[in-house]
Amino acid sequence: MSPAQRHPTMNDVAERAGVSQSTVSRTLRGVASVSPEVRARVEQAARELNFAASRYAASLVTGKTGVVAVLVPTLDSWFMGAALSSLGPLMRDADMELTMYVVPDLDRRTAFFERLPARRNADALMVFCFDLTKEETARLDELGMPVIYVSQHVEGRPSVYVDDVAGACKATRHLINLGHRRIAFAHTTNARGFSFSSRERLLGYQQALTEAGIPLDDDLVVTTPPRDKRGTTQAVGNLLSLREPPTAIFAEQDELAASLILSLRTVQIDVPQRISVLGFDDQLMAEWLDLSTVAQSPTDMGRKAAELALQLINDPDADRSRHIVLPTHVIPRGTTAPPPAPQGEQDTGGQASGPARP
Amino acid sequence: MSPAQRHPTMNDVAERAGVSQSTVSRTLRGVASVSPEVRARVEQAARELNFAASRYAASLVTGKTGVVAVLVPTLDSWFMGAALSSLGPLMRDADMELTMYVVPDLDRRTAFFERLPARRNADALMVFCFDLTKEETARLDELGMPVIYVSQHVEGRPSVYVDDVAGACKATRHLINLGHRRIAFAHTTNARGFSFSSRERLLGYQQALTEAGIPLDDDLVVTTPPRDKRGTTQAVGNLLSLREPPTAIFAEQDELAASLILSLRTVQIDVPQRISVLGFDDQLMAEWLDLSTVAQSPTDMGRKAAELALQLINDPDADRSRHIVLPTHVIPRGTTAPPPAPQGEQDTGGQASGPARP
DNA sequence: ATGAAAGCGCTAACAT
DNA sequence: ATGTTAGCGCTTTCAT
Repeated sequence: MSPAQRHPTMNDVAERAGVSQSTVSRTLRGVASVSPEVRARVEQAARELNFAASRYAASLVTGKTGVVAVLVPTLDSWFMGAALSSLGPLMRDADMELTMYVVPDLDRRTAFFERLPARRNADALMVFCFDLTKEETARLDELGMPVIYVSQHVEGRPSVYVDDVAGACKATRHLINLGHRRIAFAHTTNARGFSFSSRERLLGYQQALTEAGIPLDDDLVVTTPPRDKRGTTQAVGNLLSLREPPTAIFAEQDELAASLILSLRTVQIDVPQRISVLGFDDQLMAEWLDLSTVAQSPTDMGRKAAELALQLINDPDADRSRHIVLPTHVIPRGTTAPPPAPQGEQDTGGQASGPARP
Repeated sequence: MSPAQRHPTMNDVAERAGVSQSTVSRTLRGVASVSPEVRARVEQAARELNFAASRYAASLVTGKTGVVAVLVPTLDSWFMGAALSSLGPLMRDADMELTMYVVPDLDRRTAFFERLPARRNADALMVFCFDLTKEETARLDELGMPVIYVSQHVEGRPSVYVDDVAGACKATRHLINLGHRRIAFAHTTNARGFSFSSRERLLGYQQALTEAGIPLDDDLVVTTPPRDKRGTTQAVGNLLSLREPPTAIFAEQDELAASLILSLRTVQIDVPQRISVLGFDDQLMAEWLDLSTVAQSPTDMGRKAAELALQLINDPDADRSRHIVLPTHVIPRGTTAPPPAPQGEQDTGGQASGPARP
């Protein structure tokens, strides 16, 4: 009602409780050496005045801010939502505030690294999902606080991530083991530097192919803007118009996989009978669509990141280059199957090296 | 490298630049009355020392924190992700920090309202998507800062929301206009108090039916836990086993609509030929699935909320009970169609009042 | 166990 | 245009 009402201070509480301000401070911070009677009086007074201590005044003295800063490219994704929904409450439980820097474009990214607004105003910074340049990493090193890299790994810095390379490799092997030889890789074109995992997954895909002696073919690697129906359709078009089209597509994300499947079904190409599709993430939609995919757990990632951050904040001697690698799991569902028998040759056993041609 | 390095202070900068600390303060805050030469020297010194001012020390003096607190039930949803991805950068542009309170369960909710950790540590609070009790609202009134309610409306308090009632009403009318009379409403069982819109949408649905003279039927209102495949299947089962099953289902969210469609198609019930399905949200998946739905824009909501918050912070005389209502739009796509001709009576024109029975 | 006093790093009067 | 000074609301010695 009265917008200009001043917040009560510790002095107000002290006065009301008939004690010194130091005693109020001690009481409210739970210091042991306060007699029960005094403690009760102080707590009562604080309650009556609806008193809350200013973190800012405290942090001025202690040098700790009680804040963890989080740098994210966006919040509008399955991964970020899940990771932060697990991280947030854990921070709250540790009585830490979470301040969020949402940096969706290059301009704001530049501004962030120029000013480093978190500097001096947080006890640690968690950087999510960025593909940082050497300069940016170096800049963060000067921040004067622990920086935890999440969903990416940076040499010699604390990092929490899933092994995207291994996950993608396992995924591709699954397709190879089913008999596929023409396997496409579909990924989204993120603005440069905004996606770490995408690149890693491509590496894993290539590794599995090489391992199996299947030559890499750039025509099988297609790209589309994120969440763009038309882009997906075009990518599908590119694959379907190859001389030797793929019998399987490994999509870097479930979302993209879903879009690909819809696009394929539009032109009556059955999944998985004609083309197998495999995703990455195992988000909710994967179960709905019965989509084969590679599972990762952003929830675990958020938790591990929270634990690591708290440890680095509280223990100056903690290992500052620890990497925590989380596992991935191939989840075979209904969108992957062996490739169709080669065209024109019914029942041809053995040699499963792509559709025969005239 | 040296974790214990002290941050430089304004005094350090002042000394290095050979000016007083006030001048440093003035320079860095962009106060006009600083001569260009001095300004240059100070900026140089600040850069050399990698100096950043402490917001905390400043806010101690100014009484402003430069922080907007955000209370959210979760970040793991399309709506929250989109809304905060729009809100976050705008706050950044206004040089405001965003601190996030993620309160996913009742325990943490209770704890939040008990301690009100935002108190004294933010200039405004934005509350998202909660269905608050009178007591909780009253508690927030005592917070001593503007509280903006987003995606919900609270009498006499600044609020930003879409008109869920009207949206749901329009949606239901669309189905009625197509000829449907047996229209189900499907909603998710959120933990009590964690969803405002769900309730409102039910109201809109009921309003449209009443308006059209169609009697309400509790059997047509089904419920399922969020994101629960089994729950959805069960809800579908309940509807399909009615004496007079619905010819259309209005789902309170796209996500639920999608799940319903998959469940229906599993048992070969064609959508929309046999049953129409209509969602609410118009999130990305709606376009993919060609889902008819009611569009709302969390992006706009985030923007409006940001603007309102900044206004209330900066202008003490601003209207503190302003409601901003955003529009909804019915987006007819491929999952709604007229109901099938009554069973057993081919080509029966006119009277479209549900399937005929023996 | 409690109180007095100093000071954290800034901003905002007030001087000049 | 710049410097001086007095706090902002806490925590933390240091006394008692």
